[in-house]
Parts: sequence; C-alpha cells; structure tokens
Amino acid sequence: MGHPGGPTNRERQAEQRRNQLIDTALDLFAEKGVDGATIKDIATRVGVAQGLVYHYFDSKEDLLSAIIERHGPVQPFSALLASVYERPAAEGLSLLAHGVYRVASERRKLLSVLAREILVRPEMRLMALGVRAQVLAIAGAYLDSRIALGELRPHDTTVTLQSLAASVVPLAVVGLEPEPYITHLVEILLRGVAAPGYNPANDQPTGPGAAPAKPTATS
Amino acid sequence: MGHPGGPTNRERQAEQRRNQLIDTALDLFAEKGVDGATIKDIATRVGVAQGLVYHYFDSKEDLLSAIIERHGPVQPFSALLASVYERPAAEGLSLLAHGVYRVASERRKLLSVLAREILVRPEMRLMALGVRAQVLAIAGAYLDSRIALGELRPHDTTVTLQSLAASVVPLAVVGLEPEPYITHLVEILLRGVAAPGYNPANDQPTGPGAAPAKPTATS
Amino acid sequence: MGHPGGPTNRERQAEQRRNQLIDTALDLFAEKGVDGATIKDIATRVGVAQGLVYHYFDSKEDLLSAIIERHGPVQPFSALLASVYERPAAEGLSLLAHGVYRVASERRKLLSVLAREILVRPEMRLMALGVRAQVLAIAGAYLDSRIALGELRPHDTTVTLQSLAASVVPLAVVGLEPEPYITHLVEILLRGVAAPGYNPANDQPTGPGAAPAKPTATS
Amino acid sequence: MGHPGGPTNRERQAEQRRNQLIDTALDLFAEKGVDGATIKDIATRVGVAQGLVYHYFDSKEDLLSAIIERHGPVQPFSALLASVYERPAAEGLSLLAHGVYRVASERRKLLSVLAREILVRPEMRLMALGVRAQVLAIAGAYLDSRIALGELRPHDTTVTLQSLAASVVPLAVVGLEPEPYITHLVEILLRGVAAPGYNPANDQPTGPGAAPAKPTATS
DNA sequence: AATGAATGAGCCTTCATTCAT
DNA sequence: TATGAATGAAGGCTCATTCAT
Repeated sequence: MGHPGGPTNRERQAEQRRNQLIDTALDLFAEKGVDGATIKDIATRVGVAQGLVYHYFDSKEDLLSAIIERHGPVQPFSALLASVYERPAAEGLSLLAHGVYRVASERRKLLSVLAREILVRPEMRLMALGVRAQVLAIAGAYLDSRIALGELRPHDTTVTLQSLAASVVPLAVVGLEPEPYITHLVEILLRGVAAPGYNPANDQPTGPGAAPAKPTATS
Repeated sequence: MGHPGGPTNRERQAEQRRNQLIDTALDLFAEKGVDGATIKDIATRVGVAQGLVYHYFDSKEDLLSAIIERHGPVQPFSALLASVYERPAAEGLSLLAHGVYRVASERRKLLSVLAREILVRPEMRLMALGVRAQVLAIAGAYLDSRIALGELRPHDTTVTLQSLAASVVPLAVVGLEPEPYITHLVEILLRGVAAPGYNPANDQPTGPGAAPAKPTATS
Repeated sequence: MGHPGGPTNRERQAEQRRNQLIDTALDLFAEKGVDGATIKDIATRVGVAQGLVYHYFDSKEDLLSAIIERHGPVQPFSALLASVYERPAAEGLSLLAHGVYRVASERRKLLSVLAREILVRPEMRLMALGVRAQVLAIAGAYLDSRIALGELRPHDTTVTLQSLAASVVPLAVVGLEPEPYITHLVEILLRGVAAPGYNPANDQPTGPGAAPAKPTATS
Repeated sequence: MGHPGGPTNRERQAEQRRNQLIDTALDLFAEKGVDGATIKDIATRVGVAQGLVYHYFDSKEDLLSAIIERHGPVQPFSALLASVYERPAAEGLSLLAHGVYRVASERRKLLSVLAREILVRPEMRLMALGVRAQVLAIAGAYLDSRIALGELRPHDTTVTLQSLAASVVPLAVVGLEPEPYITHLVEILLRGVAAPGYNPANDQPTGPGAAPAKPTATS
C-alpha cells in the first residue's frame, strides 16, 4: 500500500512463510485429517512456534480456507475443459480422462481433504455440489456439441461425464497407476456413447449428413 | 455359555443395548465423523451414562470395529454377486448396478464413515483394498464368463466393474436419486463392452447381422 | 428424579463438591479478579483435576453465574429491609446502616467481584442497576412512610438511601472497621432529614399533630 | 536534554504519539479492563503497529503507570480543595460536592480503571488509601476550621467527607446526572453537621435565636 | 448392568514481549 | 521512529478413559 516499487523483501518472505504454512498444513491435513492434524504439528514441521500460525491465519478453519484458495482445483479443471473444446469426441474423451487424472493427481492431497470434509460439513458439501454442477454444465455442453455433430448418439451426457470423473478421480486420489485403466475406460465409454458408424480412428468428425458405414457392427 | 436353553433374558437385553449403542454410534459417526462424535454424544442419544459404553466396548476404536462387524457390507455384496451369477450379461449388469445402489443405500452411513477413515487409516485402507480385490475377482469372473460365452467382447472386466461401482456407490452414499442415472449408465457400459452383434433385448447373443436395438433417445 | 427418599449419598457429595468449587472460585475471583484467576487455580486449590470443573459448570462464565446464584446478596438485603419496616425513623436508619454493613461484610467477596465486573460488562451493569432500583423503591417507601408520620421532613429519600449505601458498602467491601464511622454517619443523616422537633431519643414518633418543642435547637 | 532551544520537532511528535497511546490505552482499559484490552487493540486503534508501543513503554504495566501519571486526579482534587479554603461551610460543602463531581466526571475513565485495579492490586490499594488519607486530612482541616468558627457542630469531619465522596464519585464514574441529587445531598449533609442556629443562607453564622431557614419542601 | 464423578493429556487460541529490518 | 514477524507461556475447554458405588 504505502510502498511503491513492488513487494519488499520482507513482504516476499512473509508470503513465502504463509505459503509454507499452507502447504505444510495441506500435507498434514491429508495425512491425518483436518481434525487429526494439530496446529502444533504444522508449526513444528515448518519449524516455527505455534503462535506464528495465528499471525497468518485467524483459525484452523481459516487455514483450511486458505488451502482451498491456493490449491483449489477449479481453475485447472476449467483450463482442461477449455482445451478440449472443439476436439473430436474420441480425442476429447481421452484428453478429458487423462487430463482429469493429471489434475486430480496434482491436487490429490487437497481432494483427499475435501473428500473427507464434504461428508461432514454441509457448507462444503453445497460448495462441492455447486462446482460439480458448473463443471458438468460446461463439459456437458461439449459432449452435446459432439452429439449435434453426429459423432455421438443422443444420450444423457451427464451420465457419461459423471461416470468418467467418478472412475478417474478416486484412482488419482488413492495414487493408483492410471494405465492401462484409463485407456480402457475411455474405450468402453466411447463405444458406449458413439453414434452408429462413428470411427474414432479417423479423429475426424463425420459430418452430420455423411452416410454412416453399413451398420455391420457397433464399433 | 454355561447355561443351556438359549440366551437368558438378561443376555438378550444386553445384546439389545449393545446393538443400540452400535447403531447410535454409527449414526453419529456418519453425522460428525469418528473424531467429531464423542462418547458422551452417543451415550446421551441412547439415554445412558457415558460409563456404560465402556461396559460393552473397550474403546472408541473397539466400537468402530463393532460397527463394521455388524454393518459390514461384504455379506450383502457377496449375496448380490451370487444372485447374478449365470445371468446373461445385459441382465447381470443391470442387476449389479441396481443391486450395488440398493446395498450401498442401505449401508450408506457405514460407507460414509469408511470413506472418511480409509483416507486416514492405513490399516483400513488395506482392508478396503483387500475387499475390493475379492469383490472384483468374483464379479470379474462372472463378466469373464460372459465374454467366454460371446456376449461381451474381450476386455479388462475390472475396468467395467470399477467404473460401475465408482459411479454408483457415491450416488447412494450422498443420497441422490438412482434413476434415470443408473439405467443410462448400464446402457452405456453395456454398449461399451458388448460383443459385436450382441442383442441385450434377447438375453441371447445374436448374429452379426442382427439390427441393434434402438437407443433410448431418438438417434 | 428416579430415586425417592431424598438425595442419595452420592448426590450429596456431588452437591458438596459443587459448592466447594463455587466457594473456592469466589475466593480466587475476589483475590485476583475473574480474569486473573484461572480454572487451574481453582481446581488446584480444591485439590481436583481441572477437568472436573467442567463436569459441574459449562464454562468460567457459568461458574460466575453459579457464584452469584449461591452468594447473591439480594435475599439478605430484602430480609433486612423487611425487618426495618414499621420501625421509627431513628431506629430504622440505624438498623439499616448497620444491617447493610453486616450483609455487605458477609458478602464482601462477591461484592468485590461484582464491583469489578459491573464496570466492564454491560449486562451485569444493567442487572445491578435493576437490583438497585428495586431496593431503593422498597427502602424509599419505608422512609416516605416516616415522612408521612412526621418524623422526617419531606425530601428525596432516594438521596438519603443512596448516600447511606454508598458510604457503608465500600467500607465493608474494603474491610474497614464499621465503628465509630457508621454511628456517626447515621447521626449526620438523621439530623439531615429529621423533621423539625423530631426527637430520636424518644424512639417514639411524635404524632403529626403534636406541637414540636420550642425550636431552641435542631437536636 | 542536550539541545538548547527547546524541544525539537521530532521530540514534539514523539510526545504527541506517546500521549496518543496513553489516551487510547486509557479508553480501552476503561472499556474492557486492563486485562481485557490488548496491546494490539491499543496499537490498532491508534493506527500503528504493536511493536511501536514498546518503543514508548517498557510494558503494559508501565503503560498503566504512565496513564496514572498523566491523568491522575490528585492535582485537580488538590486545586479544588485549595479553592474551597476559607469559604463558609455552606458554600464550601456545595463547592466541594459539585467540584468532586466535576473532577470525577472529567477523570471517570481513569477512576473506573483504578476502581477495578485497586480491588486486585495491593500496591494500588495502598497508594489509593494514602491519597485518600491526604485528601481527607486537608479537607478535614477545612471542615474543622468551620467547626472552630461555630458554623458546624463538633463532629468527626472524616465521616462527612467520606460520605460526600462515596456518594458523589460513583455517580460521576457511572455517568449519572448530578442534579438534583447533589444539591439534595449537600442540603442533607449540611443540616446534619450544621451548628445549632447556623443559617446557610447568610453565609454567616447566626445566633442561636435566629429562625432557621425554611426547608426546601413544606415541612 | 448402570451411573457419573474424576482424571489428565492435549487442543485451539490469545497475548505480552522481543527483535531484525 | 516504525513495522510486523516470531516466540513461548498460558488459558479455557474437550474428551477418552477409569473407577468407586
């Protein structure tokens, strides 16, 4: 405020300390749960006095909020969705699945914490349901567009996406290997929702007017 | 033990009290988490003194074990799997999906508790992974048999099952409506893993030239 | 509740423990102030664990309420006022002054605590003002009756009472000797409010119609 | 100190800051009590960092001392007493009463703080008792002189003064209106200690045979 | 079987105080 | 002069657990 010329050295250090506390808190919350991890745990692991935590955060609750703010997965998920837009269905689903795995892997600690807290805190549950609704809306619009283009058969795209996410995210959170699981999953889902005659191998949307190859098989 | 003629009156009452404590503990664990619920909470809700809890259980931990023992979902899931065996793939997958939802709904409180504890207790995590492996083995054997019969195309059946379970169980745990979600999900998965030309409507594998059933929505 | 035949042994002991905690808390609150005295102080002086205090009281605040309930000076002051009613003014004022000193002496610890808290807690201030108003109303009615009987000259009796109380109570709270201070005070106030010609030495109200002795002196 | 020519600009600013801190501390001590107000509270209200408080004061205790030094009511009370000296009793008592109210009103915050601390800090209690003794000595000498002049009857003047102060000061500290309370109080006390036949209206001692002034109300 | 008094460890939080910048 | 990061000692309160009755 009163010092033009960018952050001072001291402010930079304070910011670092703050982030250090947030990151350490996230580690410990993920390991022991929010209730199981103590402020003392966090301070000790960072190597400072307990009191310092309260210099940066009003309460444990506030610390949790700061964690979410800093590590919140909404932005990366949004970016992922944006990057998929306009891609053919086969490629898009694959990008989606692998992307979700990657983002969830990077944020696995936070997701682990949230998964626990959502079950017990109504406000967090509501927040999570809201985010879920937003993401489903955006991603659903993408899949619907692929239906309109004739790549996918008409269906409730929410189901596809929910299934995709529900299958992939826990994998990442628990830390299991993605492959070959995800590739197989994408194949199953794609076959499940592909329009008759859509050939993923082409990586090219078949025009809506294009005559599908003889329905010899569902593949 | 030393009294022939079945349980005495007193033993029956003790059993009832024990179960009452277990059930109430489960309720509270699900509401507030294992850490968030106190022994006093439980005793108060049952209408007894805290001390009594320790007549029936050695510790909070022991109480949690008793809950799992009494409400463990392994048996019903096993029964479900058994009931599906020998059924055609289309029917089997549907039975499986709806059955999983039903069982998970009935046990949603326990599953909610377990979901939280698994993330934080290594022993529980191992236990859960073990159960998962068993269930996947049994159910996988079933799907493999349907592959062998030509109903389903050869694929990693674990993926199908994992996806099914991961999609359905959270639905039940969070308390969302199953339909039309589950029906749609089954349709997608079934199409995704069906052998070419398999006609679910027949409950019989069909020749390659048979027309596939129309999708639910206008294609 | 569920045990006819009066309090059990255990209940009696619990009650004793409770009172012991209240009394010890009062001692310490008076010595160090409510903020200055710690729950540990109290527990230690009683010879129990800190936690036990919270078995009997919800909070430090609740403990303070219990102190007021048990040691509240309203009842004894009311009794004092009742005992004075119908007495001649001279005797009444003297009884009042000495009685207030006695009661305030007996409750000096609580009054000391309240004196401090009133200055800082609006609710307590209001409560105290309310009590003061009640007491002044009752005692004022007494003095007004003595005015009507011609013993005292018409005046704002609230002032007399307020002055009496304000002079006597601090004496008791601080623990100073009452005599000869109180006797002198009563004499001054009595002369200050006596009707011309009222002779306290008589301990008899002069009838309203009685001719006052020649106004040779005010005494 | 080492700079001739009066205080430098910087010294003047420092003095201002110091006084600002003292005044703000007094405000907060009065509002929340010495224990209840924090150094951070004070610094925040002044708009500076906590650390700065420790550039001006060694400790919270030292800050309290500085408050007393700056706002101590001894000087104004002394001035009041000096101004009363030689005045006739009736005028003197009235001046005293109103003057005490005025001074106590001006210093009500400090008096509120002291009232609380005296009850809990032995050193402060001693200090206060010492001040009280001094004031009573001076004011007592004044009243004794009026006794010697025949305006007041011989009596323990300490009692009169104590009663006056005890009645008036709390009024000011709590912030109640002075009138008509103080006027009535003075009248009562004056009648209570006046020599027989003393006529306040004259501001002159009157002979025993002189008719007393009519009471304020119809007697 | 049942009660609830009692314990004691530990948690979150506050706050006066210090100190490097 | 001024800042605010950092410390560390408590303090209020909770809670699983024990035990005499």
